[in-house]
Formats: sequence, structure tokens, C-alpha cells
Amino acid sequence: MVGITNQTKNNIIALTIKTIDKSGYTNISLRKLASELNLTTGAFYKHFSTKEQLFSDVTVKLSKNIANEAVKDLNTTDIPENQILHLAYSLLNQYQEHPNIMDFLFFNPSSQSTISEPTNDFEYLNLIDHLITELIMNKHLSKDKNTLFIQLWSFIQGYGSLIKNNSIQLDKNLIQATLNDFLKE
Amino acid sequence: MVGITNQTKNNIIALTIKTIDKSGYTNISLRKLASELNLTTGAFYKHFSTKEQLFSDVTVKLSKNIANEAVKDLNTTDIPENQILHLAYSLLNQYQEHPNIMDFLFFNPSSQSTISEPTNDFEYLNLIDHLITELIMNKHLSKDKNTLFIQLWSFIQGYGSLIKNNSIQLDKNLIQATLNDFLKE
DNA sequence: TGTACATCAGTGAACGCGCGTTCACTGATGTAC
DNA sequence: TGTACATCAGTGAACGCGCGTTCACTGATGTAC
Repeated sequence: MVGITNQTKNNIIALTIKTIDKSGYTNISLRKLASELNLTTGAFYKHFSTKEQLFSDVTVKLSKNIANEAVKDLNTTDIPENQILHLAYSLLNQYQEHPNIMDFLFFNPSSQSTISEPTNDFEYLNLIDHLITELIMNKHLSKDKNTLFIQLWSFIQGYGSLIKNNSIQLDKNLIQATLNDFLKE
Repeated sequence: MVGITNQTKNNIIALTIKTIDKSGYTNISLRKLASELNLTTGAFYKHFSTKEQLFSDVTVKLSKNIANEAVKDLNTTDIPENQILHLAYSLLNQYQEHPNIMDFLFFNPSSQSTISEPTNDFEYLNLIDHLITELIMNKHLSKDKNTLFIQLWSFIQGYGSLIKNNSIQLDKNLIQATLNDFLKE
């Protein structure tokens, strides 16, 4: 082949993401993936050392996609409250539009180790952490930073789970109201 | 055997719970369960129609245990805030002490269908629902009941996940503070 | 008290299945001379 | 321009494994007479 060395590898990753989005990650098999790309399982191992390596690569890619998606329309000159609202909404919207993807991202066996690697820092957390620091300074909140962080992250994760599992509709006003509650003195 | 007809069935359920608590539910196999009780897999099917039926029975039993545990020390003459705090703390304490059990309860394949059956209503939800109604009446909150319910349940679920996955320590003050935030006018 | 029968928890071996992984081999392509 | 060689993505068949489930059979027990 000429130059385009990673085409098949990219195809496998792309198909994996598509399959997870459609049907979840629990029943993914290398045979099914390979045959859908008209490959054999042997070929798979020319590109990935194990199934877990594939999952790890997919986790990294998805994390980046979602972080980019969230940051894309972020107005960094806006007040921190609005930026946090924007990020939270974007993440929760992913729970609604791609529940299986979010499920994979937070619960697949390799995600724990992958996400916490320093090179792959899940960008949300850093950004939110930074905004919270700003927020507390600007508003002179008596609440400590760690508390606010846990409150926010817990709510987002839990609300995300509700959206994902119980088909509750995402409601931007509810996010706004909750954020306000957390920031009231 | 004389009279004690369900001994083996109870043993299987008890061992399943013990195994989940120790190692999670994902790698549970009927062979391993049976052999630990000095049984064969054939015997298993004298008591359960399928593996899923076992999981369903276990889900029902665990739900009851946890609900009982939470209600046990509840002072029903106390103000609703304190009762809700007590219930939330009790549930979150289970996340800390028995993460694998909580994982099973909310995420095993049969739990969705089992928990939502009217006969097995997950007693927490009903009780909390009732307390929230009281709370809103007593405090004349402008917030609607559904909003408060989603906020509370989201926070508890999310905080529980954080405790379960990231080994954040459970902090009763943080629960109290969050509840206060939600109830501030 | 003794005999015939029904019940039923448990045995143990087998079933088919899908899985992740391995490996000797192929054959198209690029490179050196 | 032609030949020899290296590279390497992909083949295809096989490996061993653990799984849920089935089923003809056993043997201890309780019951009826």
C-alpha cells in the first residue's frame, strides 16, 4: 500500500464507535467487526495487540471528540457561570443523543485506566476545574472549591445516568436552576 | 428432605450476593456458584429456570435489604429534611461499603425490568417522593416537586458513582450542604 | 411391620456456541542494482 | 528494462476456553395400604 498506512486501523476504530453507538459495547466481537469490514480476525491483530488495546484507542478518540464538541461553541469571554452551563449542557446532550457512547466511555473496563492517564486527561475535568476556581474567586463564595466540584460533577453524572437509562428528557432550565442553587450564598 | 424445601435455593441466592459483593457480577458463572456449594449445574436448574431468573431474584432480595436497612433507623416524626438526609446517607453509605452490590443493583441486565415492576417498587423512590411532597408543602417552596426530585436523585446517583469508582470518601456534611442548596429559596 | 410406589433434589456427562488469540502462509507492492 | 529480494497487510484454519443449558438417570425419602 502507498502511504495511507493506517486506513484499516482507522476503519476498525470508526466501525467500533459506530457499533457502540448503535448497540452498546458489551456484545462487540472481533469476528463481527472484522467481517463487516471484509477482513479476518487475523488481520485485526496486525493493527491492535489485543481487544483491550482497541477499546483503549477508541476511548481516547471519543474523549477527544466529546471535549472538542463541547469546547467548539464555548465563548471564553463569557462569565464562568455561563461557560460551565454550556459545558454541562453539551455533555448531557451527549448522554441524550449517544447514551451507548457515554456508557462505554465511563464504564468499559479499559476506560478507568485510560482516562486517568496524564496524557489523555479528560479535558472536561480540567476546564471545569479551572472555571470553578474563577467562579469562586469572582463571586467570593464561602463554599470551598472541592465541594462545588463534587456537587457539580455528581449532579451532571447522575442526571446523565437518568437521561441515559430512564429516558427523562434533558432540560436546560433544570441544569441552570441547579447551577444557581449551587452558587447561591 | 423434610420441610426445609428452599434451603438450596436460598444458599444459591446467598452465595450469589456474597460473590457479587466480593468480586462484582460480571464474571459470575453457574458452574463456579454450583461447585462452591458442592452442587452440579444440573441441580441449579431445579431451582431457577435461567441465570437471569437468579439475577432477578437476587435483585429483588437486595432491594429489600437495602430499603430495610435505610428505613430501620428512620425517625418518622422528624422533619422531612432530616429524614431525606438520613435516607440519602444510608444509600450512599452502601455505595461506599458495597460498591459491587450497588453496581449490580443499578446496572445488571435484569435490574431495569425487575426494579420497575410494580410489585417490587424500589422503596426508596416512593418514600423519597412522599417526603419531597411534604417538604414542598411545609416550606412553601416555589420549586416544583419533579425538579427537586430529579435534582436530588441525580446528585445521589452521581455522588454514589464517584464514591464507587473514584474512591472519594463519603462526607455527610457535603450531603447536608447540597440538600440545603436545593432547598434554599 | 412390610411392601410398592411416587416424588424430586441432585448427578454427571454432554450439547452447541461464540469468544480472543495464534500462526504458517500468500501475494501485492516498493526498492536496489 | 529486468531481476532478486524485503516488506507487510491480509488469509483462513485452528487452538483452547468457559459459558448456559439439557437430559437420562440415581437414590433417598415420604406415603398408602
